[in-house]
Amino acid sequence: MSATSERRERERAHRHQMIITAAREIAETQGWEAVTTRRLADRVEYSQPVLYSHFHGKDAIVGAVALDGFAELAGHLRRARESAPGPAAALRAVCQAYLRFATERPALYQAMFVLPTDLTFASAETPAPMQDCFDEFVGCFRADDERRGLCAEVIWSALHGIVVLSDSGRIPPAVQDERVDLLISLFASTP
Amino acid sequence: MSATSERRERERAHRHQMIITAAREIAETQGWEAVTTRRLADRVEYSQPVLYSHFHGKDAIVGAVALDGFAELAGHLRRARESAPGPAAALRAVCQAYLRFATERPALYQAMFVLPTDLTFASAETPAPMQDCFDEFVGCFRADDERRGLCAEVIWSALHGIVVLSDSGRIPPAVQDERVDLLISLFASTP
DNA sequence: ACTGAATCCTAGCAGTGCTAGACATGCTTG
DNA sequence: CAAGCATGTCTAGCACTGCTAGGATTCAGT
Repeated sequence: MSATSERRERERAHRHQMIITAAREIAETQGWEAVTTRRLADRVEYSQPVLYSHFHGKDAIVGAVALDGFAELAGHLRRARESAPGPAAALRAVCQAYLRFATERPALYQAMFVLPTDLTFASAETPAPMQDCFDEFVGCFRADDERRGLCAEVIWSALHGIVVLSDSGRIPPAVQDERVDLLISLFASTP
Repeated sequence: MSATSERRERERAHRHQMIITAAREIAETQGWEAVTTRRLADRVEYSQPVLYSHFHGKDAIVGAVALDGFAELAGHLRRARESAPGPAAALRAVCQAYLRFATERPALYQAMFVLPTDLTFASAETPAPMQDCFDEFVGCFRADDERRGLCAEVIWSALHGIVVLSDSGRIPPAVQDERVDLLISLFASTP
């Protein structure tokens, strides 16, 4: 491989990342409905077909942004869990970190959990950052608990439900903390 | 008001319902992405502008379908709760009824809980059928429990999370029952 | 029967995701 | 060094979306 083609590869990778960050920026400032292929092409100063030479479609772009989000969320959850004094506190810390992430980065959260993407969940080909996020929840339960996987799914589902229902105004967004407290107390008072 | 204008009013109301049921049928057979104003107009054998003389926009049509859905869901939940032998069994029955509704009528469920609509939740102007659905969850907890409203929100959120995450393939849809069992047992083992 | 009003449809706008084919650019080979 | 090939990029356009202005048509009351 020649030096020039290496440079082109590098430039291409750089542009690839440009597209992802541009999509994310537009989404975070104006919402995902404002992320159109035209606007995105404008932002990166290329034409639309260039986008499609990097991604199969818009879903793939959303998926790329989501993947970055999973990496960030995994970091937040891990730090929350590790800096907690004990197992019970760990669950609380992870839940609160999850909720904080969802409220502070709503666009990113949407890309990860509500918008259609080409990412495959709960499979062997599931990318590592996504697995990591889930594993942080699993890690909050005792290793000898056979149902820890199930517990993780349920608590994750509950948190996600709280997020989306309050985000769409279907439950009042005011008392989020109380809901999380209740949720955590439910798991705390069970063997 | 003359007899003819009364007849026209009647016909208009009939057409109104036609639009709603047509939208619902298309959604249930081909998904909501297939519900376009053109297809809908075709189905009811009128032109697109007629739709807009009945509804402010597509969101309002989705909202109308959703409202029907809330009425049906409220009925299911109420029957489930009332035919349960005791309070603990009532919660289980309501949860299972909710999940069954979501899996058997996915399009309707989407209109009610994930698509953007006209409907306003958790407010004084919230239509009765929607209030009723929520009240069925509240009714599963003891009347002297000050936090029964909060409990209802949390269990509803958890169920909704389970529904949407499994529907979008983000958690494996196989073991739904186990998740609900776990969720119920959490609430059962708390004062 | 005539006029005014209510009703409805045709045609079109501005936007969407996505792509075929023309164009220019740069690389490799004779 | 020049010819030709290949890579990369853009213009222009397709088929679709929700939505609407304005003309045509039908109907009601006088």
